[in-house]
Amino acid sequence: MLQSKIFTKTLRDSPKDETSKNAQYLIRGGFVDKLMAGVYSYLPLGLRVLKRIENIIREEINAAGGQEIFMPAIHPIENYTTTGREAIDVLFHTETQTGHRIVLGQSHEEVIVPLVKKFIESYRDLPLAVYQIQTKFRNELRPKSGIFRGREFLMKDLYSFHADEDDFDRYYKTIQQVYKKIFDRAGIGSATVRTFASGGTFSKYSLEFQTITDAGEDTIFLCERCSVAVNDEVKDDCKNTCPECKKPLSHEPKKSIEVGNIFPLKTRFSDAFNLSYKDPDGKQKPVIMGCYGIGVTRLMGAIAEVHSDEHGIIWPESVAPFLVHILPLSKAAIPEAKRVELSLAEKSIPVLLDDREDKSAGEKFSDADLIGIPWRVVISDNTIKKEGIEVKKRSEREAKIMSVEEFLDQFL
RNA sequence: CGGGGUGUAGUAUACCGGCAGUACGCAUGCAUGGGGUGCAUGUAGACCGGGUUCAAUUCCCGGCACCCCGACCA
Repeated sequence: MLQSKIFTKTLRDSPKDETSKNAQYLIRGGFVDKLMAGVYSYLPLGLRVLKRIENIIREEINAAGGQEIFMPAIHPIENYTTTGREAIDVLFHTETQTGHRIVLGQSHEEVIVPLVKKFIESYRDLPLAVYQIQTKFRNELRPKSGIFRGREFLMKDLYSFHADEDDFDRYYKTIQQVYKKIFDRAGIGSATVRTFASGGTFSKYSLEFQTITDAGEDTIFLCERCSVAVNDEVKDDCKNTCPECKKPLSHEPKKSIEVGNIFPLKTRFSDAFNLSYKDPDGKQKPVIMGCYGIGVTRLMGAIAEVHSDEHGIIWPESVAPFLVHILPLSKAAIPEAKRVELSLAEKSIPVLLDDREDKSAGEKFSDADLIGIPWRVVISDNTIKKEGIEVKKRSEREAKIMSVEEFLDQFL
């Protein structure tokens, strides 16, 4: 893609109303635009990142047997009366022209349970795992930290249905592995820890996946032995010990952001909607449920927060909007840059080519650092003379002169 | 929802009870081309409503928006 064709531009100054690094860089780099507090547009560069994150999640959830669907964002209030959740404060309320009260979906238990009830009749229909990647609406009193806490945000929500607790427990463990894989692939695996937390309106306890970053809004305490943490809110319940290995927790609090969670719902919603199945003996039994969320847009913010320096974002290759950023520094370098782009295109390597002729070399370098594409290739009169290209990783300081062929070998 | 703060050009900001300034951007031209390049010319602005005053962008009140701290947090 030609950079001159991307309709967004980078900003030199940080927006005055944003203090978190993720929001500053994402806005300055032209990844997102703020419409109002907690509500953002995803622009060409940002959407590419978002889609790549979505696809990592999709691939891993599919591999775990999840079936993707897409549910409505507007829900009839009656379903919330049924579950007793009509008074949740973050629900946006509206109505149809005929006066039917409607809420905007902040989660989808009230939709998925009546939906699967139409199809689950027997133990033969279980287990079942269904998910979607969809916009959630929450009327937050105080949106904050850029895209970390929004009124509208993208979420992957997975719901599982089981004949008994044992089967649920198996899947519950499976999804923990799946989540670990997702966060590893998204590049924040080492900054993300399984965290024991309270269950909110769902259950007594829940499991969160917390990414350690100063911009986070949670406080967790790491286990000194295993890779587990405890959320501040249940630290006392755990008596300051790790729920898994029983060793003492670190005294040092860490700020973190919740990028994923897992709730054992048991029969909380199956009871409300009378979701049950016939067991092999013909007895009617309630379906055991779990639900599993990942904040997709929040994950993007967390990656930007974790992988950045004083110049901008350093996208992991797995989610980067492009893999290679080519910077021709003179008019004469542009045809050569296009030749390099072609050879990369033959290997299906996505390239952003900074063909802007009115930008100085310095500005191209600064923009490249801000946008954070993992590989930077500079082509100038200098490199043409040396019959090579200059390659630098965004995460490293040193640049190397090499041939196009040598560079391509990096991606084999 | 409690507390605090801020609203000035596209962006970031300055000053001020009496013609609103700077930088970047944008436009035009020339010069440039390895870390936000130089010069020139141009472009564009006081959140909304009320009050005080001869005069309000400035002071006061109300609203709205946004930010921060806390509370809350599928």
